[in-house]
Amino acid sequence: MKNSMTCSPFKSTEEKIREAAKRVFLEKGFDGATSRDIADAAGINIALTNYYFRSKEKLFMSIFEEMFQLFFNGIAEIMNKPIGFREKIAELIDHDFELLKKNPSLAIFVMNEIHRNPDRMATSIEVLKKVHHSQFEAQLQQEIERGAVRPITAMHLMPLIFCNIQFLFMGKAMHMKMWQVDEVGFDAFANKHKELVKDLVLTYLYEYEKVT
Amino acid sequence: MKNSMTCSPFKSTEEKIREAAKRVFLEKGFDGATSRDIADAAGINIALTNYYFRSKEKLFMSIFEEMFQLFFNGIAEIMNKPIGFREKIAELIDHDFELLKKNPSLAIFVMNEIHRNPDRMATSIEVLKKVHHSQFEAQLQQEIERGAVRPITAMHLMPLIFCNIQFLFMGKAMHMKMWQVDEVGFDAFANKHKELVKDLVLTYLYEYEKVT
DNA sequence: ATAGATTTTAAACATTTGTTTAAAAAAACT
DNA sequence: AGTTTTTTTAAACAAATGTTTAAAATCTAT
Repeated sequence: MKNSMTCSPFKSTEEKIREAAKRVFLEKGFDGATSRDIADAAGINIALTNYYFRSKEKLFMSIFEEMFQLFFNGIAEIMNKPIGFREKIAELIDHDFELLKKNPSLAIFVMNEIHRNPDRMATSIEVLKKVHHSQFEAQLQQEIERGAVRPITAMHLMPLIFCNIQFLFMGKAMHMKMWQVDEVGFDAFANKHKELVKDLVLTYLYEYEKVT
Repeated sequence: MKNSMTCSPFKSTEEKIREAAKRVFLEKGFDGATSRDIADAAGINIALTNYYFRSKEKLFMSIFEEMFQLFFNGIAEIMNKPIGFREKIAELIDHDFELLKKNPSLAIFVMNEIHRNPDRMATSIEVLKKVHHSQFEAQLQQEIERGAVRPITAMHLMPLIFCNIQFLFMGKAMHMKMWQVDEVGFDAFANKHKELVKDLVLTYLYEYEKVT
């Protein structure tokens, strides 16, 4: 139970397993990944996965919860930042984009595992509530009341902000096939699309027929 | 090799297997579904799945291709309809919504299986090209040239149209948990959100500062 | 250095997996 | 009727799966 949170090049066995499991689970999902896949990716004996994590399910939940936090924690933090609403939305989109650029399978992984077994969210509700009860909703209400932003609920606005970016990476393979572009072509498209989405959302929110 | 396309209440064994496989694969994915799951769901002996479809992989591909067609064929048809561009976009959104309302797991299923194994798309490229080479792109270009629609490529516009609806159903479980609503509450939200998305896309496209 | 605890290993375990076999049942045909 | 073909069944198959065991290796402390 030592050396569990360092960044030294000498990783503990537990860390090696976690990192391998992260890679394998993200790529293949819970059902598609085997204990031996993970042991091989970590370069360790199979028995060690159960020695450190008791079972495949426990190891998976450990990874899933980390990914779920990664998915929502950054969002919750930005939502509570003391910055303007317009800038906040732009930053949320930029952040989501960078996060998924670094972890292209994150969105489809989280969505799929939740879809297959919604109970897996049970242990991670707090971070969802953190998003729900952030400054974001109150700030939106203020913007609406002063007539700057078109009337809309946070429940409707949040999906508009995130779905475009997440769909971009979930549908990456399909996009490349459909438009016959390679990795480089997709990256160029993705960057342009991100800016387009920012423009789309902000234009829709801020430029509307004010009825006073 | 008879009775393969009737709607009679007496289904052939092959049909029973297909329908069961459709349900099980959509619910659990390829990796999560077992041959015995499908046989049980169909109420038939295990050996029959291989008697009619040779292997689990072949049975899966048969179902996957059908779902992939279902996913894109309706879209391609609407894109080639001789109607106005504005109405076309509205109809595309309505159609996607109704399709996913009937098959809530369709979007996550197709996206996930493609993500896990992009080669599965290989046999279904034609329908992708059908979408690509539809009337939609030319019509968009006309609208842009006459100054009615903001300059944008079809490659950027199509995701805007579909991602919102598809994300809605892919994230259904998460939405219900986050906003503490039940099935009924979600349906009400979904209906409102669909109209919002139509308004969002059409407003963005048609109401902009024309520079002549 | 030695004893004790911890970590790692190879091997085995019982299930489950996709698939096949060979016989039985049903259907189709003469 | 009887014969042949098609469909269905129960049983078995090898391979793969998650997990455990018991011994070996390594580390920790006296």
